[in-house]
Amino acid sequence: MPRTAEQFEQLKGERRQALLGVARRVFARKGLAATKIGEIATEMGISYGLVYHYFPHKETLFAAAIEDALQAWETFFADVQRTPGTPWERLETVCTRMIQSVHEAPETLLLIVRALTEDEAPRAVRDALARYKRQCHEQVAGLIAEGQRTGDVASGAPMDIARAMMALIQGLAISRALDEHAPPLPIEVLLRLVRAPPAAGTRRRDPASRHRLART
Amino acid sequence: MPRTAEQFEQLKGERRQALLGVARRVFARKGLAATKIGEIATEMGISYGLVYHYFPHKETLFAAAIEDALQAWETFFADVQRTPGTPWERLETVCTRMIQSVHEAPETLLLIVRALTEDEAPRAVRDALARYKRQCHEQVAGLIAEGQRTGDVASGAPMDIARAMMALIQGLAISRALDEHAPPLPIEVLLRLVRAPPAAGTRRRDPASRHRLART
Amino acid sequence: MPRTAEQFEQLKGERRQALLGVARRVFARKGLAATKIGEIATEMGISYGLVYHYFPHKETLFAAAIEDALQAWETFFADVQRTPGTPWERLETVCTRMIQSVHEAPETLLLIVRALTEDEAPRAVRDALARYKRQCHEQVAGLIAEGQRTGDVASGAPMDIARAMMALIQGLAISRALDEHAPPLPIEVLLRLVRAPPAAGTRRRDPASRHRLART
Amino acid sequence: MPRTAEQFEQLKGERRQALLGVARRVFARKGLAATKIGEIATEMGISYGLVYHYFPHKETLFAAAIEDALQAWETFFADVQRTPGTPWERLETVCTRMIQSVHEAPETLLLIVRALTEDEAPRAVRDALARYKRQCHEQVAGLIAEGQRTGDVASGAPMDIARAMMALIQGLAISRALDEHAPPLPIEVLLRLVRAPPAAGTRRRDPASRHRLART
DNA sequence: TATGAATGAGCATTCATTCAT
DNA sequence: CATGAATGAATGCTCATTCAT
Repeated sequence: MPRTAEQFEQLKGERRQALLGVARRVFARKGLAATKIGEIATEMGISYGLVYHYFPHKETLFAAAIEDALQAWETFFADVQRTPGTPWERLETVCTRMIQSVHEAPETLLLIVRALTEDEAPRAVRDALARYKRQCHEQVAGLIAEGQRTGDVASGAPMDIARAMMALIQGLAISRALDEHAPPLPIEVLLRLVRAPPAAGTRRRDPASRHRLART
Repeated sequence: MPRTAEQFEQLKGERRQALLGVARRVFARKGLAATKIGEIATEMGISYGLVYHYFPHKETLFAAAIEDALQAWETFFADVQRTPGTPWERLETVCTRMIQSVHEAPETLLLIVRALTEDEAPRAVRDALARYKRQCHEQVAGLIAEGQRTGDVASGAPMDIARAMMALIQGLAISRALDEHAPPLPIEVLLRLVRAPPAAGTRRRDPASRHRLART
Repeated sequence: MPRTAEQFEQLKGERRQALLGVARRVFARKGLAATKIGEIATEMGISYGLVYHYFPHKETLFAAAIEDALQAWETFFADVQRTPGTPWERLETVCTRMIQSVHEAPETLLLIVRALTEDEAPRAVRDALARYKRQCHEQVAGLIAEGQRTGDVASGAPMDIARAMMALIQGLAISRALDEHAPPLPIEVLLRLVRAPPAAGTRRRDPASRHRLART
Repeated sequence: MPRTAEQFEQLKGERRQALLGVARRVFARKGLAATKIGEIATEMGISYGLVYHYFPHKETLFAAAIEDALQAWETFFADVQRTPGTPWERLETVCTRMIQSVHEAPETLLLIVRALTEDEAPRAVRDALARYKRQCHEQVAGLIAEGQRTGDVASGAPMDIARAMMALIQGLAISRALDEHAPPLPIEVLLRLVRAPPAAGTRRRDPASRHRLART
């Protein structure tokens, strides 16, 4: 009965995913040490014993939830990579979507912050986080550098600006996670970190319409 | 022997302060739940039993460490309040000192982040944090509003800009706390969140303060 | 379909026996408390749930495995009982077969040792073990007493000698179970516990059976 | 206050020893897996938590109890080594004391048997046991070989005879541990494993040492 | 004060057992 | 019959807290 077996497998996979989702939320809210497996189980509507059918240890579940959250961001950046448009347009997209993401699912970033500040994270998690961080910064810094070439982005070390943006986003995620009534930050504020000041004596038109340069 | 008693009192006060400092560091590094009283004691060079002479519970110590950390920020803002100068100058000072603070003592802000994200913080801590947050935002927003009136600060809801600045600072504190080799963020990057774009044909009061993005 | 039902019954019986065999081995190796039902199931090639079709509890399976092992020894002694020959010949046979048994299937005796040393064995097991022990000792003591009457066995309380023999055999089973390279003990060594010293100036009936200690 | 510190240390050492004694008894009775730390604590009259002040894990305590038990036997054999007298006399001493030991403190040997049959013993325990076993066998085999040279011990591979003796002793320990009313085995029965048969027309050095099968 | 032995609530984890499929 | 998901009692272990010295 391959069908049944398949279905079982699929069901198991779905359960696992659902568990990861719940775990992400709970771990984000309370952190690794303060989260009791029973809480996740209860929130999931299963017995605590069953959690161990899917993940052998609390740490494993934590790590898996992290990987899951990081995956979301890696996917996000891969998307950005493929997005067409001028550097400035793409920066706008990145900012818009990051702010949107922070507003709609702050627990994902909060969980990442938890993982970052976890003093005893296992190596695998540590490595994944380092990779994530590098990727974020390099992607954004890359866009910034391009934007500087087209004159849309203010001067300054691209990496510094990228760091600032990511720090801002992480900080926002924390605020948002703590206050569900917090309104989303206007994208314009975030964009100020990158927007080039208008060149003296020049009337800026729609900056988006400038210099549509291909990207390397 | 009033002298001896006094000395005792003073010694106790000093010890208490030292303990708070150690606790701040350890709690910042590991969080409330993951910190063992014994670790703080060891780092302090005393027995774990002695910690209970100064603070009756772990939570009490945590709360005290938080208060201590918040105090530093409240003092900081009170200073700013009293600082003379144009709004822009004061904003510059604020930014400079915040970035300096993040660079030199990131654990203070990290501890505050820990406290903010602590799901089961006691009411006292919660209130203190809310007060701190409100104060930060209001102070900075106030400066921004003033700056907008003088034309030095870009338009936009002052509170949004203040939120962004504080989020950025908190995010930086996290990064810095995790990486002791991270260089300080150039103040200019932070100032971009507030700096008004040059109005065509307008003289700015402090043109010299611009274009300080230098960092190797 | 009586045929099918019969076959089912037979299949079930065979499975049950096979399960007992596996259980005997696993329980002998790890003991009751340390054995997981899943291990037996895995070693048997079935799912752990299926074990419960044959035995309702782990303890039941353990008890059944013990009974099975004891049965083997009771059969052995019943055989001895029926074996013709002089007492001495039968003693030789007993020793030979016990040593052979220990060498070839030490897990049977090891399981019995496990059962003996099980602090919380159920009454049924306890009784069966007591019966087994009594039977062993009485059978061997009986043979020894007969042998003493024919002058082939050294003097001494038959029960003491029987105890010593059985202790030696159990001890050997332990060694053997732990070391699959251990050679079998020369029967002659075991026989020394019973062999009568040569009476001065007397011809023994079976001098050939002596002095067979050779093993390099 | 060096005195106090010393006393503390000593007290701690004594407690540790007492705990080892209790652990030896309980582990011998129930085995590693079936023993609950709480049982040992209760039998010791302390809380289960306190056990962990002396030994970090159940396995560690088990291992320490084993080492302790093995130590006793190593001391025993070291004694034998230094004992003066003919090989035969020393063999008699060994047998007497082993039987006495089995009778008075069977739990020591039973614990060793538990350790031997423990499937998942840590390496340290495994090594200690192997050392113990080798030492036992070599010591006894050495005495036997000497005895054979003086003509007091029957011929045969000394190692086989030693194995038989140790197996017998271990088997006895099990019986004795299970039945506190079991009488000690007459030493003469054990000695039969080694005693040389009287050579026709020869005077033995120590005729008096024979025929001591009496048991009260 | 200062120490660390002592206690026990609390939580992670295991695993026998049940039962829907 | 077979499977393995599901449950929860049981137990190892941790650590905040107390307290005798």
